[in-house]
Amino acid sequence: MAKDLDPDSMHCNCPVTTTLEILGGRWKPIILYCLQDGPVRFNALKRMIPGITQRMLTLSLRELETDGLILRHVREVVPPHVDYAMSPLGDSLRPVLHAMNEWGAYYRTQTTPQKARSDAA
Amino acid sequence: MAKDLDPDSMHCNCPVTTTLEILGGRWKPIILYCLQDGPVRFNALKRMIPGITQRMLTLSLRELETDGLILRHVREVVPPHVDYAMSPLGDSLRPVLHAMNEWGAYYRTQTTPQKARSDAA
DNA sequence: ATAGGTAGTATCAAATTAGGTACTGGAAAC
DNA sequence: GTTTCCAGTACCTAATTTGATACTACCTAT
Repeated sequence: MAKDLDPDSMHCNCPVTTTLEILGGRWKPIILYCLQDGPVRFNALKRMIPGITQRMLTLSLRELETDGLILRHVREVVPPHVDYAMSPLGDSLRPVLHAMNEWGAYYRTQTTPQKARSDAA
Repeated sequence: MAKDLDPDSMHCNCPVTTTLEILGGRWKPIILYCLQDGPVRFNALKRMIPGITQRMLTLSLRELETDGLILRHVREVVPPHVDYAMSPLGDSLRPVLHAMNEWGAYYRTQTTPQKARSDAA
């Protein structure tokens, strides 16, 4: 997803694009999904999301944190514990995630079970 | 945006991801936005979206069409007219786009006017 | 006769995003 | 004393997405 678009090229300056920039990417939605029910630690997330590499998890968490959607809390024990939790701003995203979830589910019912586009590709 | 993810790698099989695959990309949201108030022709879209190339417009429209969100109608006149309109399925996306629009606007009010992340990058 | 509008394609290059593998350092468990 | 867990970082490559430019073919207006 393109960050830092040239404002001049964005004639509509559409807030939808802002949302997409923040939610976009391969891993962010599932991370947010995993944090919905309370704080989760780094390696716990890694186990909850098979297929993600440490690198991608770190990068995605950093971006979510920079965008203010999640909070990172380091407990200075040994070994260090770091847990990630939804921020209030992240919480405000819930209705959006919910709408997207509903629509995605609906969309699947409306397309042929054999996944039309994947087959075409 | 990654199409055709390996289902095995998607443990949550999250509908949000489906929505993101379909809405994602640089130009799709703005195209949908432009079609909200009725059919628009190819070159009219091009003029409404400064910065888009013909190629990207064509590709984006093709994908939106393949995903069933828009309808392509060729009028066999000379020169040929092609207009693009929201399909019923595309219409069903409106609440989602609306939620994303609201949140994107809200998000902008919650972050420093100087665009924290762009500056950090 | 030349230029401009219609809706695109084709080809190549650049930018962005994602993934793979190896590595860190300290503590605890075996 | 070697391995494992913790939360990462560094480095390099692969895949995907986007962009620039040039081209098509037909018709109309000047």
